[in-house]
Amino acid sequence: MDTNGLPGNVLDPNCPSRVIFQRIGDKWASLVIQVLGDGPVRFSELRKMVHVVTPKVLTQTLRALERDGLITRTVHAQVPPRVDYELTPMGESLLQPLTLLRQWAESHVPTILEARDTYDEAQDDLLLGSPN
Amino acid sequence: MDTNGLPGNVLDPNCPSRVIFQRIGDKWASLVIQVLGDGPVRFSELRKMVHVVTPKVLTQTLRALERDGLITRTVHAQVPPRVDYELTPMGESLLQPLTLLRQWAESHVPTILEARDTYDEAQDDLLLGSPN
DNA sequence: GCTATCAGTATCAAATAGATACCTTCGTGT
DNA sequence: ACACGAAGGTATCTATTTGATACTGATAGC
Repeated sequence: MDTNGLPGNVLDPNCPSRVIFQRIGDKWASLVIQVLGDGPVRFSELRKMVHVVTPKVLTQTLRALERDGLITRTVHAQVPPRVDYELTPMGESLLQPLTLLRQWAESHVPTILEARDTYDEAQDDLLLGSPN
Repeated sequence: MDTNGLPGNVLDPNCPSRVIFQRIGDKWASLVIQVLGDGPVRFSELRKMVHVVTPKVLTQTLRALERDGLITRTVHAQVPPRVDYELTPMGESLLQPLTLLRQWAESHVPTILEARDTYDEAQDDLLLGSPN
């Protein structure tokens, strides 16, 4: 009963597509992929561009993306070390849907901020006892 | 200049678009929105459809989505209570980019699972001392 | 031999998610 | 009259994740 004729259902917790869907939506993973969209970037550069992420978490994110075949990790044998991260073709194919989502987010910022204000005011009124 | 002519930059932690981008990518929020794509759904139905989510976390998710103006919460005064959640027009506008992402995930499941196997085997070899 | 660079680990504290039990209201069954 | 069940949550406690901070190891330059 899925909506697009493909196997897989993100609503089924046993379906790998759900795991993958959630990896994409990961707080840092999606940002990293978008940064890598412009070409290979080394670890320390990534840290600066996707600020503020701690090295531990960035490493975890990168390892997970590498494991899933979305990025490659290239170690250059030099001192100090240089490690480049780069999108694989599959990683690049993710760029477009991710960009659409980012554009959606950016274009709806004002509306959402407004909705929050309205909501928060209503909550305040409830707490204070609204003047009804 | 950013890549789409809009203000906002998801890479800037001070930019609200980043917060919003990450709310969309939230583990449960994106699933809830896709479920609501077919029309209003009540709390207990949501729990069943997006299984397995605990009531506390589902409530948190729904409140956050409501606050951001992506869904509405309608309480019907009856016993036992009935509460319907429904997408707002803005919530509906998110459906399409989200669907693209889901389709991407579903169509890349086999490739990603394969990449994982390859990666994990390579890791095992490292640990065991590869037969070289 | 002191210092800096880079790509990370290690360690510990804080925030978040999850499991489980419980609450409220009222109609129905006994 | 009394308990029960339904729906939509909350309260409480624990487990997992995240994050802050300090540190490592190799080497080149001073």
